[in-house]
Amino acid sequence: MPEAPEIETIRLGLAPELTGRRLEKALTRRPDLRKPFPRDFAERLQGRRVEEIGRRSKYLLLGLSGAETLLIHLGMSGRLILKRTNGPEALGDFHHAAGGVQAHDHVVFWFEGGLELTYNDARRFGMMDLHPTAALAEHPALKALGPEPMTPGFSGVELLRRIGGARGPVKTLILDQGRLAGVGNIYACEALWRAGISPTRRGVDLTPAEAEALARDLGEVMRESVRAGGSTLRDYRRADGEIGGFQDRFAVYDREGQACPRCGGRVERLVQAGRSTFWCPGCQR
DNA sequence: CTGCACGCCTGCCCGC
DNA sequence: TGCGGGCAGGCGTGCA
Repeated sequence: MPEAPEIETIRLGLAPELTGRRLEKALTRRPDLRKPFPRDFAERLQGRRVEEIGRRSKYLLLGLSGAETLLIHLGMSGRLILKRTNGPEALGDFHHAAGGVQAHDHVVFWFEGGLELTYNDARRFGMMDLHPTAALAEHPALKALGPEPMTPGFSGVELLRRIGGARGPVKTLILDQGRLAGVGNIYACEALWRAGISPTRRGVDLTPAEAEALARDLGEVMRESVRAGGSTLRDYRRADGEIGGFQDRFAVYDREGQACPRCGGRVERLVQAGRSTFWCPGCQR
């Protein structure tokens, strides 16, 4: 679901509200998401203060007092929704949660000052973990991630270093989180369209100029999406519950059979490594 | 090593 | 209206 721009949008929404606040109580309603919550998860979180909120790839990183970081991944359908609580009686009680308990509300965090953060995830492909902040880079989910295309300065040289030698199709390669971090199916398709590169081209066949264009367009399309509040297709919501706006600007994603905005040709769908690829054969070579 | 199929889980949409 | 199949912003495993 959410790719790096959606997680970044959530981060930008949460940071001014939660930074510096004490987490008064946390509650889980089931033992696991994609994997079990860490041992004594809710108890270990209680009383910690949020020192900073960061992001790496599609992971939201809540740096907490006590030298540990809470890692949150939203999988395909995870949401983090921040609300004002219904008052002290709501604390620690799902049934007094603001707006009532919704289906698939799996975790609630109550913060000082009357803020309630709910994690909802129908498919439960998400994960949460708690890890020493000093060793964050060694966390199994983070240690093998590639560079972030949204970072200013990300270049074609860097991109070629990551995918240049590979014989697989470029679409599949840029989705590989060990090569590039944070790119998902939407932005892979959109960036390849912007760069005019066919998704079936082999990494090894990309020219330096094409790599430069793709590096630039990956960064541009993802930063544009953050400015629009991310892309909402089904589940994704910003932290304030509003939907994103970038889905209205898709050139090819989820637009099979419609006209390419650049050449007027028909957008086509193909399947690569089990995932849909949307592209325009008229202007992607 | 690499690329790919599959499973994880629920919901929604479409066609019959 | 009901039901089955296909599909979905991700990722880890296991296989050839």
